[in-house]
Amino acid sequence: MARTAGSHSDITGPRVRAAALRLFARDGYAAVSMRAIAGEVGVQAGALYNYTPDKQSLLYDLMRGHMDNLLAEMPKGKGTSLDQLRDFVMFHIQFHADRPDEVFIAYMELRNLSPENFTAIEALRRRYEDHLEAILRDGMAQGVFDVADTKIATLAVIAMLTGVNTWFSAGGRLSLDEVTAQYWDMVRKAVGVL
Amino acid sequence: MARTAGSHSDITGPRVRAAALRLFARDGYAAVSMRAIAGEVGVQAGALYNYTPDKQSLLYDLMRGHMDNLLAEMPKGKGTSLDQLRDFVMFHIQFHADRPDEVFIAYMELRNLSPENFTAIEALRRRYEDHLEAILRDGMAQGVFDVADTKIATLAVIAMLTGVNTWFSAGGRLSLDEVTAQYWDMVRKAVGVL
DNA sequence: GTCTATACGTGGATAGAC
DNA sequence: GTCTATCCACGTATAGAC
Repeated sequence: MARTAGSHSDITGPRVRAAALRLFARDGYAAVSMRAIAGEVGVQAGALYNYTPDKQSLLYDLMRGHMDNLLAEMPKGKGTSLDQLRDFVMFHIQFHADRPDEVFIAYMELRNLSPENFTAIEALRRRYEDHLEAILRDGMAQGVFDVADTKIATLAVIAMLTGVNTWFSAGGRLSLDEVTAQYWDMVRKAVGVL
Repeated sequence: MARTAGSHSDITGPRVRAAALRLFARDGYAAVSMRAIAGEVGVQAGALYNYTPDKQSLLYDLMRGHMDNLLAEMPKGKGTSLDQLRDFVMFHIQFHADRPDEVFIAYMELRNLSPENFTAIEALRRRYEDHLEAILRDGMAQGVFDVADTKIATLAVIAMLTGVNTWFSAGGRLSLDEVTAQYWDMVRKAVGVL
């Protein structure tokens, strides 16, 4: 049946977050006004405050949700160290390619988080890195990998993989599968597997 | 002899750029006001307009100067392809480690450039990438390197190397020389050199 | 060259009617 | 739940005195 006129809580909330995501990614958090977000949704600025206590919470919720998804979906350890590394590389590229706006915000808007929110997001990012480093450490212990320092190798691999998002386009010269295969080849060699 | 009272054009100009560099890197272009820059220099906001036509030019001049330095100082082709790649890796890490603020701005504030300014900076960045790709292509032609696609390898290597700036600290566990040696080892292997 | 003063727009957030 | 109206702080940039 028809709802009370003007009652759209369940649909407007997600639309507010979607608009904030899109505009933050396109123009940057600092350059996006609450009025602009409201305009994108089709309401007045004051109405946004039914869905978020303030602009900062909007940013934090987007980044928090993104990091939670990342940690929830990352592959858990199955198979050999080499299998796990390959799964990680493939997951990372696919997950990030699927969410360019979230990824862009997660990297570019860290400095616009309040100190407490920054600490929380950093802890999640650190857990993701630790997961990859554990894979590299296991492989080292088994003599499968050969890197001088697992922490540095972790950061190097993640930086290299995340870089795909700065240039990849679905309609470009190479498909994402081809790109992924090439990155996997480079990562594999970089950690000392022929 | 004593200059006219209040005449500091030759010293204030560089101080304005230094203040803008520092504050843009710390807080982001959009979050830094002309008043804040003036406060850092020790003048009133209106006085800044003796040194820059507007805030946008301040950003562009910083990025432009950085890219010009990068291109002027990058190693020109000497020695074997492997030598040139090693020189490039070492140069990139050292150059970027020496200028964390400039590098941060050059990557984070691209979207705050006007369209014309963005095009100009992009062209310079592209020239830098092309230099590395030429090294990789030469090495491929000589059978020294083994990568599936030189353009992708170029972007992967640069992303990996630039990532150092996000975590390296001079007082940390490893010296920059140790870090550089490890990155060179990974890059060398990644492009197929045992 | 720098200052004070100001024009003028826009920001986040809130109050109260409907 | 959304609207209009508004508060008040702050933004860039300029004008004119010194």
